[in-house]
Amino acid sequence: MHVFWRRGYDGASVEDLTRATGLNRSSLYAAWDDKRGLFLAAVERYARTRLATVMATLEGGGSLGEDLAAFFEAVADLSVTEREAGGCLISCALADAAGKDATLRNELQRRFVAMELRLEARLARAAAPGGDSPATLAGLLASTARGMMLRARAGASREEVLAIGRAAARLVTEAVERPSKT
Amino acid sequence: MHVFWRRGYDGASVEDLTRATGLNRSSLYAAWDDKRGLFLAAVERYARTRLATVMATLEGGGSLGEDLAAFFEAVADLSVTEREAGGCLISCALADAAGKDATLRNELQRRFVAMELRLEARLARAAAPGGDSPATLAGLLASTARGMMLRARAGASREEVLAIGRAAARLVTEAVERPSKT
DNA sequence: GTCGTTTCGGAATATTCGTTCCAAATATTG
DNA sequence: CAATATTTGGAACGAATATTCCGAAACGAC
Repeated sequence: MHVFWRRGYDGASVEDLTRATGLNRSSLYAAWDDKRGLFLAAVERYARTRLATVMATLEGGGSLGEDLAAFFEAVADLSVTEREAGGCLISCALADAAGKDATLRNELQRRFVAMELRLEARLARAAAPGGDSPATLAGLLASTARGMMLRARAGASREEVLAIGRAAARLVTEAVERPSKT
Repeated sequence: MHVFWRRGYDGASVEDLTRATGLNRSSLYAAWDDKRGLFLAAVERYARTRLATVMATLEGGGSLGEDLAAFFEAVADLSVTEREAGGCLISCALADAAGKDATLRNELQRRFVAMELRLEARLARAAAPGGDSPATLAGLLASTARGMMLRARAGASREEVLAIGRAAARLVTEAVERPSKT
């Protein structure tokens, strides 16, 4: 997983992957069919480990504002781990690889939608009627989180990224709790 | 430019590039030194043409809310041109390529900072004291725009992306005009 | 210990890529 | 027209890639 994370899909050679997994070439091709299969497995593990801790913040039991603040703090943390490449395995490596392969593009969409649905569900629990729909606000939160990941990849520090996240959490919370427009 | 846009940095073969530019291999290597030089030239042209129209919306002469709405409308438009790959040459192709090369990583940072400074300048013209700093809000707007680009790459329609942008424009405008916290 | 099965390491293959080179074609200049 | 410079198309090169293959080593069961 870390090899793909650091170097991206194309950048990770099978040579690197055998060294990192401990498995040798033959076993690797036996376990997954090809490099793409291994990559998808890495994405799955990334989602189950790293992203799960991010998403878990949404069920933190606090108010919407508290949960969103915790969410973006987790995003900021994740954005600066694996510093050498920076960013998110999905928003960077998978988003890149999506350009060449329909399977990977579908995977990217699946992962994006999954996150947005989680956010939407959390928002729906707190939404007052009127204002933007939970779906739109969930898309906004998810887009912001992904933009933060990209920004970290371009060299922003945890603090800079975190400031953005805190602002997003506050603005969206206010929008939900006191919608201003029809 | 379009070849890199559609296929990304690695995905674009020199073969494709000669066909697209009309120039042949030799002339191409004479004009720029190598593939990376040509790519940087493509990024420059992309910034001077496509991004310039996006950034110009910020000097539209309207209120902050109107200008930001126009800004995100331009972002949404850009996110769905070159449909085959989708997204933004900088947020997708350059952000990807940044993983392998320090020069490209610096270029990504330069481009990101440039956009944020433009946004910050526009916000500063309208900011009431208190609340989040124009720099942070500019980072938020830029991150959102980049997230929208990524989302379009994963298959979202212009309308879905636009809804996110409209929400972001409204929320930030309200935050600037009537800051709620200290 | 010996056989059968599974793992291992690395050589071999075929393809693709960026880049260089060269000779023919074309344009430019006197 | 002749001489020289520039551009062109494509072959050639070297490095890197994903994938396949095969003999050897390791291991477990009896």
